[in-house]
Amino acid sequence: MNSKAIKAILSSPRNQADEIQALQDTIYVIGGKWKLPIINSICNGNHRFREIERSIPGITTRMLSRELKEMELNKLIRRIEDPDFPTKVEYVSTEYCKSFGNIILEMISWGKQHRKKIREQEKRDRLQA
Amino acid sequence: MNSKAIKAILSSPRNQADEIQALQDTIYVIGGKWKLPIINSICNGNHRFREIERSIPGITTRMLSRELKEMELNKLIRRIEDPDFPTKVEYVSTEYCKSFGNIILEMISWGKQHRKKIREQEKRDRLQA
DNA sequence: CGGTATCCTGCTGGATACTG
DNA sequence: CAGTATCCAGCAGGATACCG
Repeated sequence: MNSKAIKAILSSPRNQADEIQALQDTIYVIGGKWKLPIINSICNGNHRFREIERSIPGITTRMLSRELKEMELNKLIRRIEDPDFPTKVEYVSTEYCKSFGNIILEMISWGKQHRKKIREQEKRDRLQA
Repeated sequence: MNSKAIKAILSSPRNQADEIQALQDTIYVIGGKWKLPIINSICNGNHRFREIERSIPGITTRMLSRELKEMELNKLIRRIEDPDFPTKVEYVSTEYCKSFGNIILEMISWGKQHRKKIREQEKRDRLQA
């Protein structure tokens, strides 16, 4: 098989359709403003409800509560309640959840670059003015 | 500086706040159901409006039109109109847009793994039934 | 602390028809 | 082909108050 044939397979319509589908699936699972920040927060060592809440600017108790429930159903996190002390609850990420690690790291990296770019643009604008 | 100190800096609240912020920025820019699929489609060689439209299952002309406009404003893509033949338009991705490459690849990869996992789960369920 | 309950708004997105 | 125009629904998400 020559390189042209390999490229033809790699970029075949069927393959492209699969990739678009996979991309849309992922967007469906982690869509919205909060799921990735929540996962990131829990993986960063925040396990209590208020702790997670405080670590994510802008989120409300209502949204956090809803998202945690949905993510528990989807096996992305586990909710652990202390039987002796019902007001003590911990959220931990599952192995499955950790498979988002690369996506989150790439997005953090992109966001940092983006800020940098914006700042440099503002600097140029000030010098020009 | 010992490794403990390094770790303290790496996981300091300030640093965590920066990362959450970067993550939220990125989610803001590429949020919604369509922007990443559109970028992916264009980078995969689809440049004409109908071509992009056909390549993304579920998208409507209205959403594609809106998203393309917004992405052009944000310098993620460029719109090139043929002066001699106004019904011929091409969309191309900018260098900046390509910086989403890693995120998209990671998400495609995750989506494929996810499908596989779902299929295997269904298989187990059938065997058990 | 760890959440629910209400109420409300706006935006995302869908359906369909139409235009140059 | 490359879009606009209208109209509309639903739900993501926000504000606030309250509960055990």
